[in-house]
Amino acid sequence: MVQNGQITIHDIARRTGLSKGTVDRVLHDRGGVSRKSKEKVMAAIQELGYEPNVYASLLAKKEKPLIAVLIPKHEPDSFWELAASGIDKSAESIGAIGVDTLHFEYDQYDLDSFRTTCAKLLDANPSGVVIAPMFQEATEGLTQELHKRDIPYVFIDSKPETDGCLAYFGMPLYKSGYLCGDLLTGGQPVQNVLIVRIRRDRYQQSDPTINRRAGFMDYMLEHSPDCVLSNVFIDPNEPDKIEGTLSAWFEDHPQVRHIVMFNSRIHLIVPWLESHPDPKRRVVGFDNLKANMEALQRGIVTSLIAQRPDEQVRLAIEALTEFILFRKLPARKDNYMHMDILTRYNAEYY
Amino acid sequence: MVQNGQITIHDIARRTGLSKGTVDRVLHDRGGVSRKSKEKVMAAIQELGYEPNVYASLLAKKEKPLIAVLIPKHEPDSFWELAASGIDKSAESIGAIGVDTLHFEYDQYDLDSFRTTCAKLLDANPSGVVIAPMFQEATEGLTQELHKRDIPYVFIDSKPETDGCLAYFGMPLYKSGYLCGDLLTGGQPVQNVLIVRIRRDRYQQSDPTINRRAGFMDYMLEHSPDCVLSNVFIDPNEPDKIEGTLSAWFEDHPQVRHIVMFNSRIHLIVPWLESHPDPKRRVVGFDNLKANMEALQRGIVTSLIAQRPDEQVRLAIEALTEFILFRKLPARKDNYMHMDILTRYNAEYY
DNA sequence: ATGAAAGCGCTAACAA
DNA sequence: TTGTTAGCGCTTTCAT
Repeated sequence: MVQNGQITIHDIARRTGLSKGTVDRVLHDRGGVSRKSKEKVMAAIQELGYEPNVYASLLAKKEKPLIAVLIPKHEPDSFWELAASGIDKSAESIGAIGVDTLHFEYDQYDLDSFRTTCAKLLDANPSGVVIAPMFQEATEGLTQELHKRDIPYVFIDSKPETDGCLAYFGMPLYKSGYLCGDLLTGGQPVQNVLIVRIRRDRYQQSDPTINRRAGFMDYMLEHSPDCVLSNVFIDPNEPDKIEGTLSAWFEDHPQVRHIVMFNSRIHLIVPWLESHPDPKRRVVGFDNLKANMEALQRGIVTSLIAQRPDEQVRLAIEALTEFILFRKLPARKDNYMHMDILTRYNAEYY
Repeated sequence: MVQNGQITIHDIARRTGLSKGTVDRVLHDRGGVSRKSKEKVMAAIQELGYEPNVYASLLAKKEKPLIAVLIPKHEPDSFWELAASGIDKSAESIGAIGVDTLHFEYDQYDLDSFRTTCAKLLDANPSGVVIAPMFQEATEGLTQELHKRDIPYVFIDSKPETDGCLAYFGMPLYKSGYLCGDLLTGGQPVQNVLIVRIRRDRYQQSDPTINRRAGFMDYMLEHSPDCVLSNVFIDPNEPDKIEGTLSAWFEDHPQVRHIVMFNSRIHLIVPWLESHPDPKRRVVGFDNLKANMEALQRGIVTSLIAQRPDEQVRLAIEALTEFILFRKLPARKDNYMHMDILTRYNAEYY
């Protein structure tokens, strides 16, 4: 432990001939202070090098800030489950320093669910919000209200065009597609690639993988201009049909041995891959879902590109906490996160 | 903000008919309390579910915990510089919650320097210590003293056989060598590999890359049993001679196009690589030093294996902080960190 | 062995 | 606009 020759508000009160109350007022910009006094206090703070004592402050306030997290409801072993677990992890560590967190989860296919969840969130009157946005317009409604109430918020995963958020944390989608091209081909030109895609039945649903696909296409154009890219659609709601679909397709294209999916569901085609082994096949997918990781470690999937959703959430919550407790702005507003390349040889400790 | 219905020592004092002072005594095992009282207090704590308020405690104590970090002195753009920057980053964020950090840096080639630095560290009387150990025996001397004083410590990077630390954070060295084999060969058998090594002039200096080399060898044995592995030694203190050494060697082995180094100095051979371009060459090294990253992005180096030294340090400091402030033990004692695969396509946001 | 009381530095309600 | 004051929950000293 270390001795403490701290400068306190008392010191700066004496120095300025004002009272602790006034000092506190300028410290927190609460208004009701004359220009002169304010300046004197500011000067004294500078000169004396005053630093607030967090413990005393938190103790005196006897309330904890609440951070609300708005994310899609998650099925087991989905991308959002990983994110949710990240929330709980950071909740624990910042809970220690006196901040509460609360999940608000909505059905990502249901606009109404999003709306009512937003309302609940606002009712909780949080000190800060982490948002994983899915519905452009409705999100704007939310952020406008947050602005009005002067509640800071950060986006994770994706970000609407509108601004005003404290920060954004997410993967560079286009680049992740580009990287994906390199991993799939191993840097060598290839003749054929199969892209397995999810049939989206609800229209109006924005496809978050569009940019990723674009990045992939550009990579292929530049490095394998003659490559034939084929698409096959599968339906995650009918897992039994997937094997049939793939078998039928491969009957006509037996020479194709490069397979890629741009969402987190590469595990859906693992059963087919396992029953049709091919040592020279390369398969690349995204995200470290349990099922994906298992396939990776068994050698069924060649590589995964992942982004530590828990890390993303942690950074988001941390940025928010620092702002709420200490009014500290994050170093950067847009934070593009590193893309992790996972293979069977480095998956173990991820 | 959220209301706070905390149980305080006052509550448990009333409940037991004793005073706050006595409650505090049993809370901290300070003695001078009768068996009976102690039992009553313990019971009340259980029943009421009392949890101490860290802020109040820290405030009343008027001292801040100090975390000391013991690492090798760093030249610019070295591995330990990255680690040091990690310290400063986490220092900032935990500084916010009221913990100080202090660097203690020693000459990693000088045992005496290590000893005197340890002494200084102990003089500072820290509440916790992060240690990057280089000298087995002397480290043991330090940890014994820390034990005596009941000061918790965690190891980073590598760990002595001895135990008693709160936690360890580091890269799995053997596995990193194995992974390195896969990246260098691209999973295909190869005929020749050149291993570039550093001439170590000071003997007695343990080589931290031994395990890594072992992992690499095993990979090659299993996947490229006929591969010829050659070694060339270079001296970082005589950078001018490196190009000559390599040129001479490659004169005799023009067919070799797989090159690897097991330490963080792959940048040393970049000048030679650049002046002797070969599009089919594969070069793999370790650690995200600036010079290495530049070579990666320019396509001179194929892959780097990195470990976010700053992250390692952050986790170490975090674990220590949680223990010091809240007596919370880390979830795992041995924490093997993920090995990041860096290529020119994902290096940008690392 | 136990209690009483004075603070730690800050906040917030109230008074002036 | 400013000052005063009563805590926040805990530690510590001094009595008893």
